[in-house]
Formats: sequence, structure tokens, C-alpha cells
Amino acid sequence: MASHKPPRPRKQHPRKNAIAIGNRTISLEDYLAPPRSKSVEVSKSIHRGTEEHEKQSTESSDTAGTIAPHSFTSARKLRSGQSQGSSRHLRDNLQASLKTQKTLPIWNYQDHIREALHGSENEVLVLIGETGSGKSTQVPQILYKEPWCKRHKVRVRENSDEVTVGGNIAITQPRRVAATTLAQRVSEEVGTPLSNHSYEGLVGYSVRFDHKIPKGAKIRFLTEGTLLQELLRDPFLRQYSAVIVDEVHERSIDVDLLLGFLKQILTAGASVRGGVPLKVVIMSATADVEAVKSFFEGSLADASVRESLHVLHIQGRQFPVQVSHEAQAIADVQDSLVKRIFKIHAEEPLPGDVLAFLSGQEEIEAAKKSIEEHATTLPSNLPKIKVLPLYGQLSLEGQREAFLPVSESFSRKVVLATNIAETSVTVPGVRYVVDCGKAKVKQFRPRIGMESLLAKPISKSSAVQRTGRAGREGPGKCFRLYTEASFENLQKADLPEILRNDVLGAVLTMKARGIHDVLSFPLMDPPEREAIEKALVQLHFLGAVDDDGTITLAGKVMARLPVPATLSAVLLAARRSSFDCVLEAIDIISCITCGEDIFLTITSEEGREETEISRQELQRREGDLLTYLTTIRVYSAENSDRTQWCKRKKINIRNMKQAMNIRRQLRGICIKEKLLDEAPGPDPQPFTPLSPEKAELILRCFLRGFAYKTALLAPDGSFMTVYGKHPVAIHPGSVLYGQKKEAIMFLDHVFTNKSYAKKVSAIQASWIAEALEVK
DNA sequence: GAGCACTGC
Repeated sequence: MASHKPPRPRKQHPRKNAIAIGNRTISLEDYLAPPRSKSVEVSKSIHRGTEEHEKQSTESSDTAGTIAPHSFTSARKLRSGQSQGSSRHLRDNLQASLKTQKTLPIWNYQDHIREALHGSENEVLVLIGETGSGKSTQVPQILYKEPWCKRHKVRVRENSDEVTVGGNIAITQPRRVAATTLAQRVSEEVGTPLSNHSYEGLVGYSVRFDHKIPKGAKIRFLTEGTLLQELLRDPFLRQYSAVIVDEVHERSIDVDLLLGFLKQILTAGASVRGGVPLKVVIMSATADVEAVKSFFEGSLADASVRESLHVLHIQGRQFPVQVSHEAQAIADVQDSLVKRIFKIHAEEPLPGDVLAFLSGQEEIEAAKKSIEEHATTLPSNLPKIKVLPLYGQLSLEGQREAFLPVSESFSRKVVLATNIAETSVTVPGVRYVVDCGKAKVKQFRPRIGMESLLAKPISKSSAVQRTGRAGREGPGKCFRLYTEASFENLQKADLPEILRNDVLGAVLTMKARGIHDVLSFPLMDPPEREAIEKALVQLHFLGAVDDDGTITLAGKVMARLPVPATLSAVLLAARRSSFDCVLEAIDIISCITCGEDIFLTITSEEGREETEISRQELQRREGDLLTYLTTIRVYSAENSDRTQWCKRKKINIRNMKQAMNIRRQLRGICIKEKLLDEAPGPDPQPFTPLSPEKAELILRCFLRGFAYKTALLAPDGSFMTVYGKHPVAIHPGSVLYGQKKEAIMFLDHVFTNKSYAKKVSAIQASWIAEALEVK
């Protein structure tokens, strides 16, 4: 045991923070107690963990590529055309889109799809359709006219009031942009406007911060998260006749939960919906059909299983790609990559750009340098080489360059990318792909409450996906910098998110939707029992479930708040008179949940110094949380040019605007949930610096959600986590970087090169014990 | 002295 003595609140309150799971009682400390081995083991166990991969059930594949950026002009024409009565414009548009629809591969499968779902019982259709098959836009249009897709007035129980069941089709997407653009496109194809509730229309969408559901909209595009929220109010999805779950192969946590809830509705039988059946369509690019099939088998009435579960494959379109592997495993991947690129450049004709997949920014910048140096020695009869990096941290302008054709004639573009180019974006002009076979993957370690971000071999499905990037515009070639045997040994697909992430939010979602026994909730890939138990213990500490695991009133409120459970707990604590800092908590939470950091990372030496000075007025010595608070308050007090202000402070404008969006939404929800009494005055409010007393209250309030993410200063100047005794260093991006404080609280804990604490605040050790006491 | 990529309520 190390010399530091963590607060031991359990001695004072032996039964506090203990929860009954099955026939055992587990306390927070049981989970957070220091491990028997020494803390140096942490990094080792992480490395081991990332390689311990179990069975996989799906293959991931192209996703964002299926949704092309879409022109909205024709929709506007349609709308104006409609308001003037029918016009030639509208007719031409409809005829044009019908013509396009007919060329889609799915067109030939219409009857099969209708037939698979034509019965009077619950039915499931699994539809495997590759990129470009048209499944996302056409399937809802094929189904909404079916006789079973009607509204029914029924009594769910005898003597109960009549309710309306069915009539609508929900189609879920993992991303907002997909839901909105698909809705836009389908509304054009059917010729009704996409508008708010005051107009009639067939198609609508509903995503966070944006809802367009016309009157009578039968086809509704939703994000998975939105449908999960609807499940809180409507557990049997009674407004829908069919739910289409698209892009299932991405295996987000939300989609896994959604599939579980759908299975439960199907298992319950049509009676819970007053006899109105629910049709479920599972759509995926390249999912493992067997896994999806066996998951849903058994949820349907036994006798009719065979008839009510159907599988359809729809072919996509792709040019052939010739794949080659290394004969032997190579020692220096960076070196081979550069050599391979020059070999392609010397041997393959133009046009044909090269796309190389590397694992991270560092490797990309190193390879770029080496290629550029070598390129100067090329003979003049060879085309010129233009090297372009492509990774997420790159500025938008920097990224854009990688998508443009090379401006000089007689030259070849070489794009060096992370896995951003695997699914998220498509680089045009690529005919040659070089794949190093690695990618950085984030994985959560429930035992120590830490994430890791480490390079590891990609999955087979990723490798295939990377290869496919060479065949978008014509036949191509793919060079894998590993042997065919190593390819065969890759695991089939990436771990689904639910096995890589913290399941705290997922467990709260289940509890709030009436699942008492979360360990037996149907999931395609159930997380380890320990991960779920850990989440239950933590929910108990947060006050979301009581001693026997039943959801509390507070827990129900937490589930309705659109932020992670820990932060919901902070918001609930902030309402208490002893803290009284709901508005401040909302401001901070808005800044940390708006996506990437609102502060841009500065790489150059000069830029860093300059930024240091311009950000000085925002920085608080108490740490990052209060720096965020000051920043959003100064921003919203800014009366003149907010854009200029962000530029001066090197703040990401897009994220800052999103933070303001979230802030507005959270304020609204907090009023509705009675966490706030009244709406605060409109912006801009004059900025008044926070008093040290208020600052202390806010940090003590955040400890109510993050008491277990704390560390104490060791004699040698390093930090040791209070629970678990793991060494942790303050991340260089923190305002507290390099400083020594008695104790720290951190919101994120990530292992990259070493164990880093992010979003750090300076606290007093005594506050930790206080936060763990009776609430 | 640091940064795979996303996404959602």
C-alpha cells in the first residue's frame, strides 16, 4: 500500500454506497479498492487488454459515403411549386427522381420486401445492402403504403381508454446529418415539403435541436438517440407500425440498446400494442447476418419464426481492386510505406492518386517529411508528387486541400490519412491504396475507470473497407504492408462500442426504461458482468438507483437530461441550497459536452506564447472547469464581434456555438425538471468575475459526480489516484499543467503515452471525503 | 509538452 491514505467514508457509513446485485452486496469501494498488484501494472494490463479480442459478430463498412452532399434547391422549388398549385416543375422533378429510383439496385427487390412483411403478426426483415443500393431512401417509401401501415383505434387493456396505434414508420440513423439529408431527399422524391407541423407532408425528421415533422408525416427519420428518448414516453412505440434500423453494422451503443428494446417489444407480442403488429427492418451494409438473425429468433411467436424472419441481400456496385500483400512481415513500416509509394509512383500510370492509411498524426507528419525529401531526387521524366496530410486535428482548410485535384499538371497526389478516410470522408481520384494495417483505438477499462488510446491491428472488415477506397472511380490496386497470413489472422470486425465504452449511460438508459434486471437485458454483445456491475455501483453512488437497484426519482430526471450520467448528477446536486450553482454547472457542462475542446490546440512555439497572453483573462488558477466557465461567460458578454473574439483567443467557433446551443437546451430542460426556478436574463449579460468562494462551491458540487476521479500529490511531485493508487499526470493541455496542488479532480482519464488526467481542477483533499458522505 | 475517428440525447 502506498503512503497516501484515501478518505475512508465507508467506515463512518458502512452501508452507504452499497448496492444489492443479485444475491451480493457490492460497495463503491469494492470496485475502487487498490488492486493487489502494483500500479505499474496498469499500462501492461491495458496493452494486454487491447489484444485480448473475443468473437466478433459484425463487419463494419462504408457509411457516410452512402449519403452524398445534397442540393437543397430542388426542395425549395418543390415547396414553392406546391404553394402555387401543381406545376410542371413538380411533375418534372418527380419524373426525374422516379427515373433515378428505377436505376437503384433495390428497385428489383420491392416485391420481396413487401412480401417479407405482409403478414398480420410481428415480423422482422434483415436487409443487407451494400453502399449505393438505395435502401435508406427507398425502403420507407416501399412500406408506407402497405395495408398494415395504418392507424388503429384500439383498447390496449379491457376497459382502458382508446388509443391510437401505428400509422407511422420510423427510420433511425446514427448521425444527425444522415437523418436530415435523407429526409430531405425522400421528401423531394415523394414531392411533399419538409416543414414544421403547420404544413401537410409525408416525410419528416427529428434530431437534437432540429425537428421538422409536417402534419401527417408517415415517414420519420430519427437519430438513434432520439428514438431512445421517445421510448421513455412510449415504451411500446405505439405511434409506429414499423421501425427501420439503418446502419446497424456501425454498432453504436444506441443501436445495440435499440435492438434490445425492439426485441423486447416483439417478444411481448402484439397485445401490448392492442393487437397492432410491429414490423422491424434491420438494415446493414455488411453485417454478420447470423448474429442478427439468431438475436431476433425467439422474439417471434414460436410457430411462425421461420415465416416471420426474413433475410434479403442486395448487391451494391464497386470496381474491382487488385490486392497484394508483403511476402514477409516487415520491420520498418514507415520505411516500407515510403518505398511503396515511390514504387507506385514510378510504375503506375496517371491519373491515379495514392491514399495511404497510417495510424496517427505523428506518423503522417514523419512520412510526409521523408517523402518530400526523397521526391526532390526524382528524375524529371517522372510526374511530380504532392503530399497532403489528412487527419481530424488538421484545420478545415488543411483537410480541404486533400480533396481537391492537384493543380499542377503532370503530378500525382499522395494523401496520408488516418482512418478518417476509411469511412468518414471520401478522397476523390484515388486508384491506389497503401495500408499499414494499424489504427489507434479507444478502449475503456472499467476496472480503473480509464480510457486508453493505442495503436493496434485493424480488423479484417476495416482492411476490406480500406481496400475498397481504391475502387470508387475505377479499377484500382491495394498494397497491404503485411502478409496474407496476418490478414487472415485479423479479427473479423471491430469490437462494438458497447464493449469498448463505459456502460454507465447505457445502464441508466435501461433502468429508466423499466428494465430492472439489466444483466438479462437482450444485447447482441453483452458487456462483461463486471462492467455492468461497476456501472450499477456508480449509479448508486450518483443517487440514480436505490439500494436494491431500483431507479430513483433523481435517476429518472438524470435519464431525461441530454448529458452523461455523471454530469446529470452534478446538475442535480447543483440545485441543492448548499451549492446553488445550477447556472454555473450548466455553463461548464455545455463547454465540455459540445464535442472537441473549445480551445484550439496550438502547435507552433510562437503561436503558443501569443495564445497564452490572449487567453490570460480567461484562465483561472482553480483549473480547467472554472476556465471553461469564465470563457463561456466572457463570450456571452461579448457584445461586438464574437467571431473575431474567438479568433483572438484561439477558440473553436463551431464548438463554442454548439456549447451555446446546449446551454439554451439545458436551461430549458432544467426549468421543466424544476432544477431552475426561472429563465435567466437574455445575453449579453455583463461579465462579473467569480468569487473564490463561489468557485469552491462549484468544484465541491462537481465532486458529487467525480469524487472517484481524484488524485493526491505524492512527495516526489507526481499524482496518485485516491482510489486504485494509479500514477496520473496532468495533461499538457490543462491550465494546471506542471503545477503542484494538494489534490486534483479530473473529468477524463486517458492512457496514451502515459496516464493523463484531463479537465483538471485543484481541490482540497478534505472535499473528497465530504463528497462521499451521506447525501 | 500532447492530439485514431466518430456520434448522440
